[in-house]
Amino acid sequence: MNDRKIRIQDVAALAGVSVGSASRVLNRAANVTPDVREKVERAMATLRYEPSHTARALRSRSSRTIGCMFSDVTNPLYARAFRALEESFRAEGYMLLLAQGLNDVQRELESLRTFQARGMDGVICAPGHEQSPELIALMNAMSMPVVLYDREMPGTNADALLFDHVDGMKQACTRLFALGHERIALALWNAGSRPVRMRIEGYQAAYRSAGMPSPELILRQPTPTSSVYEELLEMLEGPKPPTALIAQGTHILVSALRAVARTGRRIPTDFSVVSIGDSDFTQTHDPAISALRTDPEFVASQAMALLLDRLGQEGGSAKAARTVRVPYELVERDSCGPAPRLL
Amino acid sequence: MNDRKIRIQDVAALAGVSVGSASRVLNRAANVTPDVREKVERAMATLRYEPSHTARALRSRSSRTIGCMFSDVTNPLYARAFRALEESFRAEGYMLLLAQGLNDVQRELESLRTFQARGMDGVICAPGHEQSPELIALMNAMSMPVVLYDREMPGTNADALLFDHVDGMKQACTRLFALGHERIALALWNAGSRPVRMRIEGYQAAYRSAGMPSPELILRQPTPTSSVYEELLEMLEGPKPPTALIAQGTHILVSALRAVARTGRRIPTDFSVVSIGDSDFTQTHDPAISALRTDPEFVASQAMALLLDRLGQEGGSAKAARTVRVPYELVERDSCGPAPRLL
DNA sequence: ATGAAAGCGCTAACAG
DNA sequence: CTGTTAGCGCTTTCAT
Repeated sequence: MNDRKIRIQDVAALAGVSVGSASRVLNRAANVTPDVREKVERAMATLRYEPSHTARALRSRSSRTIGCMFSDVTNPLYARAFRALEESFRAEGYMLLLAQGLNDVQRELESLRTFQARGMDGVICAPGHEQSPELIALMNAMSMPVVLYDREMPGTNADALLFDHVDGMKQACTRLFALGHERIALALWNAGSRPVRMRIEGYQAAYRSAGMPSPELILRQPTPTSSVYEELLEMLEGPKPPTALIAQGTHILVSALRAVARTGRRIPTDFSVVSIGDSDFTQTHDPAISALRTDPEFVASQAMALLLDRLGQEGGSAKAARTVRVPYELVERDSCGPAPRLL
Repeated sequence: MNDRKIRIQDVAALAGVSVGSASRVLNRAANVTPDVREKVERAMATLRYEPSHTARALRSRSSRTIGCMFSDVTNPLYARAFRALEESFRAEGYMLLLAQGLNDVQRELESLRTFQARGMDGVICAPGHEQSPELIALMNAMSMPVVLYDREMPGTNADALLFDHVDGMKQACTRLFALGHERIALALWNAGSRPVRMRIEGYQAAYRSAGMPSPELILRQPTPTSSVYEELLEMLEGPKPPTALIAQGTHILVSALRAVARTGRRIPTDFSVVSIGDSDFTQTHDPAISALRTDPEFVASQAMALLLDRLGQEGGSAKAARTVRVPYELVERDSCGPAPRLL
């Protein structure tokens, strides 16, 4: 602890070269004699030199840090996304600052402003409010590239990762139609944001394609952790009950399963279930639950590609906004069976 | 976009004062005339001045950033902890860098080294390997205060937040004993780290206090997301089955509930359940599940207090390591009932 | 290819 | 109380 902080000057001095050369070695620049390189590297090693990230950031105008803003890491969806992002970016020497907007515009604005002030190299975010004019204005004023995570914000020129919810819902509905189901319930939380809008759109489109009117079987929940137990139970005991359910998120799914079990129905014999989003729960449940899934690693790699591409070139923000579609895959397990015969 | 970056010099010039004064206003220093303060603030506003965080960090040797390292945010426990930490620190103007060790020592070392190189003001971490000599050496070489999150690492002088697992388990067992249960199963994942060690210790201590030998009813799982379905089922159908279960984590709990239901037992009539860790699941399940909980906000505030205290004084690392015990509370719900009579 | 020197934007030490 | 000045530790011209 008695050694005061070692600077690049110390390294240069010990190696008998100039600071410039030491810096070039540190940055793996091309123009360095093997001889010099070796001397510098030896000096760095013996001094246990640790370059000051802050100083490099100030001078080179790159913090090698990405700002992430999601509503809440407690949401498994975002936790999963973050894990993959951290993994990808770490490999490239970036670290991630994680902020949570909690669906509060003021917090979202504050977080993005902080990212700006702290000189993030890039930002990945999923604001809860796609329409907020302040948010849009702020995003346009930011000096680093931004990637929207499953959000559409017209008026900004941010790149976006757009999950193909419409197609996902069509896959699920089509499969259930093929099994003879005509009354499919849909349980999701009632956020106004893109994912929910698109899922409902896909659900209705699927019915339209099949030449059927969409039934009134959509259960909207106030939060992703609320229960559909009561409502689904009522629906199941009502006159024209659904024979299948597509449910979003573990909590809604679990409460739905309880309601189904309560009516004495067995899965998949009497009732079929598809989960929007895959998890350990859907995989280990008995019976294992069919699920619509996306690939977090793919998403992370695409986010990184979008960001690094803009960072690579000078006028990064010049190019038009790009969009990457993220496909859904329907993983079929044991929770779907033929529709029960109506009496 | 045509405005080049505004520096504090621009502010000073427009306000007609020196950069020093502008800086003092920015930093809310005491020695500033109201007149000067106002002029500077006006100038900052009209220029939309955003101070460069990087430059301030370089000069003032404080990044106002805390490094967090947990094994995996995908673990709800850590997600919940992180949310509370972000909330607390944000209020004080700090942001959090989040890294995941994934229970890999090399990654853990790498993350901590990065925190060091990036000049974090403080670090909060829960390494998977409390015994690793390299980790211990590294922690001692770090120049900022470190708070261990439910880990004990003798040989370091880091402050620690220690969850009182022993007491928690005693509370749960004592309650079940009072209900007449004598054979309580315990399902947890088999990490070698402190939480698991302590829980088993508490479980055995509770039996000892009650004057009973601890039964052979501990189910250790390889991962927090594995299933105890098979093993518990076997136990329940065996000769001297447990009448109650204490289970750690949602996944283990869910698989356990399936096994219990499979044997035809009803909760709480035929079988009692306590969850280690509270969640939406335990709260919304039917019947609601009794749970051992800690308060994430309390934990976050304590972590912050420990860190800020050391940051406040100069020789922060001089003082001896401190320890804060985090109490468990047993929230009683509807999943525990009197032990069924043995035939 | 290397060295010297000029800052990146800010804070802190020191005069006045 | 305010202004001036010297760096924080590094990268990056610009000469050589």
